[in-house]
Amino acid sequence: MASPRSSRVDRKVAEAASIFAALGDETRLRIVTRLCRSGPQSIVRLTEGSRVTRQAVTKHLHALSEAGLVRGERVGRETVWELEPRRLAEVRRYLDIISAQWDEAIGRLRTFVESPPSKPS
Amino acid sequence: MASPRSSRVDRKVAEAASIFAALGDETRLRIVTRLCRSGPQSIVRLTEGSRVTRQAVTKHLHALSEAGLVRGERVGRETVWELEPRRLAEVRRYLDIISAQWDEAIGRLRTFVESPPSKPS
DNA sequence: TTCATTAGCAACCTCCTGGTTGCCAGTTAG
DNA sequence: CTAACTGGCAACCAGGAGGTTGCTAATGAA
Repeated sequence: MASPRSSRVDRKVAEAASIFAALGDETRLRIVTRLCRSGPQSIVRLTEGSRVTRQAVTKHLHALSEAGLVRGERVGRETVWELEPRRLAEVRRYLDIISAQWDEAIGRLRTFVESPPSKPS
Repeated sequence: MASPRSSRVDRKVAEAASIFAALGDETRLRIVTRLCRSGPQSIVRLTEGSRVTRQAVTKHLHALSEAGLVRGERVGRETVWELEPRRLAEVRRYLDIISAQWDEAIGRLRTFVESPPSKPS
């Protein structure tokens, strides 16, 4: 039943890590938050109010895009970037799962402490 | 009503970003996952099966600790590290909130497209 | 006491990341 | 056509992150 040397799980972890890494930069998370709040926007609009250069914003958008968190479409002379909510959902599910596992583990630990495995002393 | 130059929100974002960043490394996420699955463990046990050195694991544990995701307690000659589930919960809530905002934004966009603001042509 | 285990600390190295500036190309408006 | 706007690309730089090795200190078992 157990996979021989992991692999499916490994890839899952790696992918989740890449998504978290994408969200793990303040500028980037701010961009994502903004896209969530105000919907699809062009680069200049995303740059307005940001403390970094347009180039920096562009770089971050590409990083987010590589993580699958965001998708850009060229319309006219501007590129409109919008969120890819499925990736966000994936990562939410990941957190839910490991949280549940933690609760389970804590439960096991508690019953273990309450009834140690045949060790009278 | 709106805060003068953000700040509360800024700090929120920064904190969330730091947590995501902590989770955004494969080795680190693997450690967290492992702590979730198997409960509190010492460093050597965490290192077993890992592809990196004990020192690396230690470093990552400290990184996770600084993000508030994990807490270590010295017991006897070993240090037992365990998860801090509240931080995980925080970040889950963050994702839930921005996801909800996205849904809202998309809703607004849709009604906007369906009834443009007085532009007949 | 003596030895094995567990962990902490420090130095070191390489590579990636976030950011900037500068320049060029496509697109739209006058 | 020309000017203004929007965006892509490349070079460059400083700093930090991940990892390793080597050594030392505390603790526990024999």
